[in-house]
Amino acid sequence: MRTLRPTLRAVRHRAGGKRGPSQILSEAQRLQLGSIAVELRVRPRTILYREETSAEWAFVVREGALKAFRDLPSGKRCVTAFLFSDDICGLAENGLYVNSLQAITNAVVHRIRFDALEELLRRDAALEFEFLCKLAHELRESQRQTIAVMRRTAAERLAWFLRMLEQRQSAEQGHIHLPMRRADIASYLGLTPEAVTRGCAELQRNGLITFSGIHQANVANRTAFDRLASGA
Amino acid sequence: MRTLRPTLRAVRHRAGGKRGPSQILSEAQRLQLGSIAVELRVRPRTILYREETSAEWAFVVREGALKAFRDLPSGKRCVTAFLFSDDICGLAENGLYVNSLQAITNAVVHRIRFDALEELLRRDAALEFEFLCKLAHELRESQRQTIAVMRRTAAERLAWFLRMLEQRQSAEQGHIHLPMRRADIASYLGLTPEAVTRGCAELQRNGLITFSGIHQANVANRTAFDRLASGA
DNA sequence: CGCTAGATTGATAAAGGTCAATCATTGTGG
DNA sequence: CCACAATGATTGACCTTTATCAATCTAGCG
Repeated sequence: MRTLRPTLRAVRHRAGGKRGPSQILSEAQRLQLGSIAVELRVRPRTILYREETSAEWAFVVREGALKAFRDLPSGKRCVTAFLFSDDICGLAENGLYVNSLQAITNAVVHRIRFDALEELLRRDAALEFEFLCKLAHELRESQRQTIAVMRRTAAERLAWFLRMLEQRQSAEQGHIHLPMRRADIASYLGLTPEAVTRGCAELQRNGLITFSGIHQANVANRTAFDRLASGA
Repeated sequence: MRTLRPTLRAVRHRAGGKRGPSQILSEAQRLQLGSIAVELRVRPRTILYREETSAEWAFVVREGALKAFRDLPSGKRCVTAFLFSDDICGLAENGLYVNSLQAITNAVVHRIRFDALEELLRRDAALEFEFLCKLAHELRESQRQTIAVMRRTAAERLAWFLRMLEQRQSAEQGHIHLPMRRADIASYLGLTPEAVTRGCAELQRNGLITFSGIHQANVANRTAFDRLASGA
């Protein structure tokens, strides 16, 4: 059996070091986590878990893109997060998952039993502290999503979203890959798919972004793009 | 010097016990936290800390209501959270607070140095685990705020907001106290103060809520109110 | 008793939602 | 290899809702 080494990435709450996100686990911690993890390879559309079902596992993403979503009483489906490498998911409440997790692309994840994880964390305060940091990071990101959704225009929300994707992707600056469908972007930003389409068209019309196909965006005017994304 | 006993409240991620939020610290843990805490009494409008300033302290609310907000580049002010008893705040990134904290009413808070807190948590994995639970709780709440802000109508968002307030207040069911101004509610829900006023008027017109003064709402039709608040 | 911050009300316009039709892409089976 | 089905993206017309702006009202307070 291969040795697994899950990794977590977050911006630290303390000053010093890099300002951006960085790997927060030591090699020893990764091996320790790996020892209670199982690797899964999943195809697009695979559901890893469903909301309101018994929460047995946490997941650490190693490769690929996934979405966490919730089905609202109104029947609408709301995407609460997109997940990429070094992200964690499996948030639970009263023993039940609070959202569903579905693969968007081919993905590799590490699956970890909650009881084993809890036991490990309670034994190892240093490792636990890193999880605390990762959760704090997630909380800040969630607040930023809230703020983004409050923005007036679709173009502003889209610019913010595209920049978030760009920052998460280690690819060359200016090239942004969008693995998800328009409808997913829409329900992440509190828009309709039509509004996403029109917003993308507007960004292109104004020369901030060019699209090469549905799943590829390129920053054309960095200054204007950043200004719009920041909400200035 | 008085003995301080900060408390934290959260919904547990594991099944069993109460389904709603409960006190998550043991008596011993409260005393331990209290030993590194200082009690502050503040008047309305007092700023506890400002965003982008050096983050030295975390705060645990003991009494009163506060708001956490962020000033956006656009000049708008966005309320990211309202805080009540047993809530924690002071989220930092790169050593800087990510938002500002201001008292709405007279309030009592416990102030805890971050370095002392971190040291304590790294020594006591069990206490640290409770903080992990509290952060997970905050993350779920933040996701729910995002979803609420995505709702179409102002009345829906308001109903959700009022029910959240009701659930946090231990007062008799059906009586909801709103300590904050209309503008604060608006910027928490992604609306304008005018829309809040009109939304409140609509809730009253439709018989879901009655208002006795600006700061007091009463549930008049529980069924319809809950249905709207849930977004059905 | 007026002052002031906040709340309310009204008129208008901007923006996205909604609905329906069309286009594009992918995958399937003959 | 092509016809066809199915899903998703796009476009257009229209409508709902809130943002915006301005004026007015109200309550608390010196």
